[in-house]
Amino acid sequence: MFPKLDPLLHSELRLAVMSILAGVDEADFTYLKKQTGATSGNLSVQIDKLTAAGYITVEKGFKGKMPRTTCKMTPAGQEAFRDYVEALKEYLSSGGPGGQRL
Amino acid sequence: MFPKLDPLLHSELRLAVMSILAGVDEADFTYLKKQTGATSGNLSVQIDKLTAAGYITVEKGFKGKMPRTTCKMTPAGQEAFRDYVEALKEYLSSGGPGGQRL
DNA sequence: AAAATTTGGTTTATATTGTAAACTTGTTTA
DNA sequence: TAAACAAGTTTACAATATAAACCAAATTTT
Repeated sequence: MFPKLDPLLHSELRLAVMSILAGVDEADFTYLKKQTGATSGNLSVQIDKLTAAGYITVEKGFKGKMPRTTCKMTPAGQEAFRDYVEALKEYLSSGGPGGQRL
Repeated sequence: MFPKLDPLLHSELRLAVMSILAGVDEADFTYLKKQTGATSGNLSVQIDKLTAAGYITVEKGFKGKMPRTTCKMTPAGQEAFRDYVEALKEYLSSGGPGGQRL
């Protein structure tokens, strides 16, 4: 009845990051930080986890002389994100008179 | 852009419990345990947290001679649940060509 | 009628996670 | 050249989730 929620995505910050990346082809660290309002440390850690899971790829380069970290969602990440959304629906749209809630 | 997700609801088991209660007026411990597949211990703890938050009420009685714990969602719980669902939408339906995902 | 099993939980301990604070490396500005 | 800023990373700590162990009463088995 209640499918398991991918723990990697069931995290506020990681979900926000994936949500952004789902819409924009690629985004750099600073942009993600601004959009999410996260601290650098937290963001860095969560990006590592998403990378380790193969959900995103990270490229490090330079923009002028400044370091620049660019993130991009992988196909596996896209699939995981879709699956997560589907799973969530099961939770949010449970039976009862209310019917579908989403 | 990304609203804060109520940490009390952003938990797999608590969300499942609330989801069930959102649809059924009331449910007892055993039923919740069966539906969620959770262990008793875990369920007990999460029910306590939802109770402490005022999201559900718990009534302890007897069904015949056996103890019986019945849970029911409060109005505050219903509101929190609705708000959580709304907040989640912001995460899941981010911009990009895909558009709304839910 | 003891002994073993089941029911319906609670308490406690542990493993995992999330988060912030501190640090690093290099750059720009005063 | 010293101070402040940019872009992160590392590390340490606090909060969470989960399971394991436990408990009391009821029921079933022998």
